Amino acid sequence: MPGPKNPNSEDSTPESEHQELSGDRKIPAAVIKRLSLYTRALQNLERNKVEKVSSTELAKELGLNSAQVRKDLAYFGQFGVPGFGYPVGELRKKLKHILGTDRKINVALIGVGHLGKALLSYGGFNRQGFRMRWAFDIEVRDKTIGAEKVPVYNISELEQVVRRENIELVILTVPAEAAQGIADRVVGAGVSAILNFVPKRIQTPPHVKVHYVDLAIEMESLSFYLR
Amino acid sequence: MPGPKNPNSEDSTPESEHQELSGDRKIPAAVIKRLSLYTRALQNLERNKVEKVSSTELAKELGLNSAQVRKDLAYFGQFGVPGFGYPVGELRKKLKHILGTDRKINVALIGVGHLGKALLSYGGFNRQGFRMRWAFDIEVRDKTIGAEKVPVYNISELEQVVRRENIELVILTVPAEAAQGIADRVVGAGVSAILNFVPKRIQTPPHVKVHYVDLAIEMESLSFYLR
DNA sequence: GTGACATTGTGAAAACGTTCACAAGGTCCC
DNA sequence: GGGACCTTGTGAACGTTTTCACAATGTCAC
Ligand SMILES: NC(=O)c1ccc[n+]([C@@H]2O[C@H](COP(=O)([O-])OP(=O)(O)OC[C@H]3O[C@@H](n4cnc5c(N)ncnc54)[C@H](O)[C@@H]3O)[C@@H](O)[C@H]2O)c1
Ligand SMILES: NC(=O)c1ccc[n+]([C@@H]2O[C@H](COP(=O)([O-])OP(=O)(O)OC[C@H]3O[C@@H](n4cnc5c(N)ncnc54)[C@H](O)[C@@H]3O)[C@@H](O)[C@H]2O)c1
Repeated sequence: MPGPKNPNSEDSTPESEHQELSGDRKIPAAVIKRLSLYTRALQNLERNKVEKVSSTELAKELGLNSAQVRKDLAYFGQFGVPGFGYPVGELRKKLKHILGTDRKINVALIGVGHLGKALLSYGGFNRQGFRMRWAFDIEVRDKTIGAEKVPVYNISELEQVVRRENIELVILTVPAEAAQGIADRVVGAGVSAILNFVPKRIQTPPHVKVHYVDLAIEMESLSFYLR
Repeated sequence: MPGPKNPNSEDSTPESEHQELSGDRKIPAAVIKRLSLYTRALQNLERNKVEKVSSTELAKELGLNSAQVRKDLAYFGQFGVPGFGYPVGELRKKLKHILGTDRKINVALIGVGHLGKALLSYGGFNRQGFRMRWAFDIEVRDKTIGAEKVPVYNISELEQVVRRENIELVILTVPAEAAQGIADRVVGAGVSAILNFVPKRIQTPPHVKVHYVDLAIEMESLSFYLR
């Protein structure tokens, strides 16, 4: 048989009780973040025409322990081949499917200030499974932003556009005072994932997932280690 | 005696064995990050003329457990007063001292692109204990950036300026290919703290602390939770 | 084919971080 | 000044995450 055995063609184990994507027992949040890290590393390998990779190699590249890499992947199935490693392209595809970035997710950014403009001008997200094509501000200074000409809507149109365009994820880059109010509105319009750059904790219902990017905290905690 | 007892005026306990800042046993990184969170919450309270706060109140504001707040603070000494809580202004000052943000830390940003410009234009850092007044790029398109007119130097001047201006912390916003090379250079010039926005792990000697801000990973891991 | 080799997947152990629960100790009203 | 009340600081319990270590399993060269 040529090439490594594809661990998922046919069924290998009698009872295929791997919980796939549905039925997942609780996956630690840290595992999910590393999944995303693995995906990126695999993408780089693929670009360099590397076809297999071992947990040890992946771990080294990312500064992790190889057992951790194996354990993380084992949450989702048996992707590796003993004595061989992991097939790069295949694993990448599977991880993207698990993360849900093999489909396009519609993203809106709210608060087109300094930071908001920088994020809108960044092509990276659109390449990576996101469609970041809507921006909102309380004051529309430019009709569109960046080379991709993302239109800027008045914040009064928020709910309407979010519903119409099926926006699932929102990036918040508004002033601190506005954050909670905007969060309430987007959640009301059906959004259940928020990436919050505002240095203020927002209250949301349990089904809404909020990730914080807090630059001040990163800086200050670095300061601590300067002796 | 009017006002709450200041737990640090004179010595209260027979043996003042609190390890203060020096002699610190290992403090978990997560504790340091929360310290920074506490500082910000205390600043807000102070602005509103609140003079005392309990661990329960702080915890609620930040979405934490009150025992955790107390335990975090207890790493650094006895700041609270039983039956009263913590004196806001005083605790804020002490935490800033512990974090090292009660002095100004010189910060340089390298890679004046979309993201770099946004960060340079953000006044927040300069208000918070940092002096972010140096920028570097391989190609100097503007002499200065933002309202604060941060000068942009050619990257060839990196080592010279870092040494001369005693720059201690560097923010990296260059393309992925350039990150390791630049990291090597700034470390060689004496920098020991790096905030890396580049989605690529960099290798540094053990005394150098690197924090990563990885926006793609935040987005992708949010995607996972969209069912 | 066969056997030496490589690497996985995973229980068990270790390390780490969070929460509980309560004695100790200050507050502050009467 | 006294006593009811609050809130701290912290051991111990608990839960989570990481690392170790190795049997199981597939590879690959001959
Ligand atoms: N710029 C940075 O580098 C940086 C760094 C760390 C944190 N942040 C945080 O990110 C947020 C934005 O920062 P910034 O520097 O881009 O600020 P900014 O003032 O440049 O941008 C804020 C934008 O939000 C808009 N806005 C205000 N109220 C609004 C509302 N109710 N609805 C919609 N839009 C509204 C404003 O018109 C403005 O365009 C702030 O909370 C800031 O603390 C920024
Ligand atoms: N813009 C974003 O929103 C965003 C989001 C996530 C990650 N990032 C990451 O941040 C980094 C910067 O992103 P960007 O969008 O600002 O890119 P950009 O291309 O706009 O900016 C990069 C800047 O670095 C400069 N540069 C290139 N090589 C250099 C060198 N050797 N020394 C000094 N300067 C050099 C370039 O001249 C340019 O000005 C990238 O690694 C990107 O992946 C950016």
